[in-house]
Amino acid sequence: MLQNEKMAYDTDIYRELKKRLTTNEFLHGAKIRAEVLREEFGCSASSVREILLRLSTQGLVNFQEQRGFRVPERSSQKLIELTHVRILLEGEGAVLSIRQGGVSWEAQLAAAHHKLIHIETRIQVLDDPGELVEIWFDCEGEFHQTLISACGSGTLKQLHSQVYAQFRQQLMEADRLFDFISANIKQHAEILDAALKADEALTRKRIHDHLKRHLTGKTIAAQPPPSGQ
Amino acid sequence: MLQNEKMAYDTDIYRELKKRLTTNEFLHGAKIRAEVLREEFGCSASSVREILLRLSTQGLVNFQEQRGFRVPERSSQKLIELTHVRILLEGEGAVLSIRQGGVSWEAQLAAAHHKLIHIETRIQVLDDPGELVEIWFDCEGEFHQTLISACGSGTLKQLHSQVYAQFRQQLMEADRLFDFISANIKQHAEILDAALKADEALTRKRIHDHLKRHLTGKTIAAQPPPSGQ
DNA sequence: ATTTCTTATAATTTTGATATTTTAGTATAT
DNA sequence: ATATACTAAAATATCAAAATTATAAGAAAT
Repeated sequence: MLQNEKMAYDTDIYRELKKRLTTNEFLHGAKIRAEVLREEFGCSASSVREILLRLSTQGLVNFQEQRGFRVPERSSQKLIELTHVRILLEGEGAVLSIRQGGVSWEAQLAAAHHKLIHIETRIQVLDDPGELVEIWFDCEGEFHQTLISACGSGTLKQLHSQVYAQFRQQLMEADRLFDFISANIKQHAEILDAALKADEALTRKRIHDHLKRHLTGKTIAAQPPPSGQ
Repeated sequence: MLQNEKMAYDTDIYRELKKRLTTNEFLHGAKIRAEVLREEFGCSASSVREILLRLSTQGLVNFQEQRGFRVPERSSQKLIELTHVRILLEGEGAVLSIRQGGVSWEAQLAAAHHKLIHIETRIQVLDDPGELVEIWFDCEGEFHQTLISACGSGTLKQLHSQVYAQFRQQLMEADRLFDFISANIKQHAEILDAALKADEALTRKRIHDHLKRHLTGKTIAAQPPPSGQ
């Protein structure tokens, strides 16, 4: 049950479901049982349907007429495509932010990066990253979002956010296990560095370098046994 | 009324509404009266709501909680942003198609272009372009879609299609009046030419040149009187 | 005149129920 | 055995109406 205090409005449920979908709390490819969600959120079937349809146009849920909703399958092809588009949008957004952001943006980016390395170094020490993962995901997302936040194009930001959500959803468990964290720390720092130096080409390159490990198709672990029905 | 033969299914209504929204059959900024649509399509209020919510996540409809749906306002800023992203996505998609498309793609592109110039030259002669406009829009869309169709990334194609729909929606009446048609004919031919020559940089440049008139903020006519309530 | 409060009306959201379609299980025939 | 046809159950889609919330119009107060 949700319903901490007041109500689980439409929009709240939407956010909650989106969060679950982008943090791999559902099994990839699994059928989404509307009835279960209806019960859990204490709302009607129509509301659940409404929300799932919205998520489907965002690419976070697969919808097939007359046969319901499913969590998208994990696919190396899809991750490569998403990575490619991310590099494109994020590179462009970062360059525009460099040109237009000014000191205020630089400060915000530095702040986001500070939070990020704080959590990253903290995680690195732990045996079981456990709950910090959620926070790390949020900080990582905030850093990349801030990177393009001063680009002046709401359209670009909106598209990036959509792609980033799908990208997250495609990320495998393996990516949670942090062999790569130390590499990440360095890469994030290098992006920040290039951005603050206002070196546009270098910023683009470092965003690319940061993400390119997802372009190989080898980051995807072996497929798990078919789930759902 | 719809309902030619069988039924106006959910998906059909979605397509129909999307079409209307992208061909400026609604007034920009106007309130969308769900009750009117419900009656016209002969379906329930929930179905209309469902569809409008889906369209809102695609950026073709504005949704505000508890206060319904509106057709997005026309804004030069928005058109500039959409144009910018279109250049980005379409340029990338075209280059990838050049690399991977092969003869089959070249043939498709040539075919799409042939249809396009056919309708364009036909329109140029007429005083009142009238109904041909619809067809022209479709052909224009098909040409640009074909341009990126062999890029190998469903994600990129899907994003482009989303952006293209919003772009269309933002286009002003003026753009229907075809002072620019002859310029368009030339530009489309030049894009085709560069693509068939497999000149990646030139293709990018010509896509940019084709769209850059929308980057000035001057293609937008003066705002019409406020409509809706 | 302007603001605030009240009320009536209209619009939006959510619901519970019904109709339709798919799925899965069983039996029958090839 | 494999395929086809039938049936019951479950899932999905659609609806009409109830509940909630916003909007507009008029009355009272500053």
